[in-house]
Formats: sequence, structure tokens, C-alpha cells
Amino acid sequence: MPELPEVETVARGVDARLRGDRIEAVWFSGKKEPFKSPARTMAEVLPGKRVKRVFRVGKHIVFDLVPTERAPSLKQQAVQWTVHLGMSGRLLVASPSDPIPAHTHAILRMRSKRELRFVDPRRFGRLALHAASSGEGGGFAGKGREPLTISTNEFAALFHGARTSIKAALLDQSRLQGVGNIYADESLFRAGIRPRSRAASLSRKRMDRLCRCLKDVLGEAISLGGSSVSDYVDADGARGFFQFEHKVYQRTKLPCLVCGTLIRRVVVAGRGTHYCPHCQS
DNA sequence: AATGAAACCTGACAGC
DNA sequence: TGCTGTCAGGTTTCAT
Repeated sequence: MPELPEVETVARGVDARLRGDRIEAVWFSGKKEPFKSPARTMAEVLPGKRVKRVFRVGKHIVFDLVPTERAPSLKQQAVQWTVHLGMSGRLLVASPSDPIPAHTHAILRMRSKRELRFVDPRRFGRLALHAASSGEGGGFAGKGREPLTISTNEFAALFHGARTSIKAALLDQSRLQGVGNIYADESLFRAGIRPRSRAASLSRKRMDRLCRCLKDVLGEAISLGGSSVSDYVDADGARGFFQFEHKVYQRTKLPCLVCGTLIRRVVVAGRGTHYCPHCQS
């Protein structure tokens, strides 16, 4: 599933290929509006815009788009376009001659003749337009803090007074944004913390450890192009390699790679949750 | 206010 | 073979 490392990988890939390119035309499938912004509005605003850069915020891929001189006067403002991949979304940079996959919901035809395609079988993904804010560093920021750059103090403060489980708290995008089921389970394993532990009950020492383990696992996953556990691929259609590094995620009833105890699966916060009963206390 | 659970979706897969 | 049921899990919405 696309979580922070997968979204980062896709954003980097799209940025490398489309930065400086210009959107010539757009197409949207008429399918039951899988978009946050109306397709009609996007079809009006996107064409003529130049891709200034593409980056990641939480699990969102953000496009900074600026008008080109050819744009009609009405559309002279810079905008941000965000793509959320949901569960099954893909964002692919393809050639027009490449076959169009099933469940393709949006195509942006670029001046370079390449196409940016949004493919999403389950339609949990979302596309949205945002007004680019005038201030420096403004614009789309998401609701939570970025796990890669947060300080240990701020990290610990996020969970102060939280009565819920640490697993649910890690998944809460209004606290931290970008962590999903895989990296919640993997970071808790590395930190030696049971997923059902009350978040606020964890010692500062364990919180600091969790913060470091989370950053480590996210960083390592990014360097391996993310985890391809179902059908995740990057902007080139290539799979990631971090799924081979998973210690607990989807290893139910397999021996723990550290101590040999069988990995247990329970449901926490409505999600399949995997942990080692011996290593995580 | 905070938390949990259901709903949204389709494909993959297990079991019969 | 082909059907049914279950599972996957990010986010939104609804209920408690």
C-alpha cells in the first residue's frame, strides 16, 4: 500500500520526469467522481500549466503548477494539484503508445508527449486542486507532522494524553502524516513496543526509541523504493524492494527473525496488526 | 472531544 | 469449474 516511502518514491520519479514540462490536455474517466475537485474544474485549470516541481506531503503527491504566458488571462494564477493514491492508486509516467491499463481515471498529456496516468482500481484515491498560497513555504501542508523531520520532543508531545493505542495513534494522520499499516507495525517491532500499548503510557525513553526506529525504517524503505506488498509500483512501473525487509508485517505464524517466536496477528484500530510476543513487550 | 466502527471499492485468494 | 466468503487497508463519515 502506498505509505510515506512509496509516495516519496513516486513523487521523486514524477518530479524527475515532468519538472519543467507543460500540461497540454487532460482527460478524465466519467467514473463516479473519484475526485475531490470536480473533473470539470480540473479540466479548466490544469491545461497550460507548467510543472514547477513535484513533492510529497504526508501521503499526498503535490504538484506546484504555474501558468505559462500562453495561458488565458483568467487562468493566470499558480495552483497546487494533489494526488492521493489511496489503497490501490498508481501514478505512471508513460508513453502514449503504452497500453492504457484498466481503471485509468485520469490522463494528463504533456508537451513532451509523455502522459501522466492515474490508475486506481478501488477508487480510494483522490485528486484535488488547491490555491497556491502567496506566502513563502505556504500552500498544501496536510494535517499532521512529518515523521522524517520531527524532533523527539515534538514526537513525544504528539501522544501526550492520548488514551488510544500507540498503533492507532501512529496511524492518525492528524498527528503524524505518512505512516500507514506497514510502517506502524515495523517501527513498533524495531522499538520493542506492543501495538496495543496505551500511547500516553509509554515512557519518554521508549517514545524516543520509537521516534528513531520510525525514522530509520522509513528512511531505509525510501532507499529501497518502498514496499511492493500488493501491486504498488513507482512512476516507471517498477516494484520496490523493502517488502523483503519486513520483520513482522504479513508474517503471521512465521518465526520471528530475531528470536524465533511465532509472529502473532491481531486486529488493532480495525487493521491487521503483526507483532512478536517475545520481542515486543 | 476523542475514539471506534462501518462504509467506500475491487481484486486476489481460500475453501468448497 | 465456478461460486461464495474473506481479506486487504487509507480515508471519510457516522455513532457512541
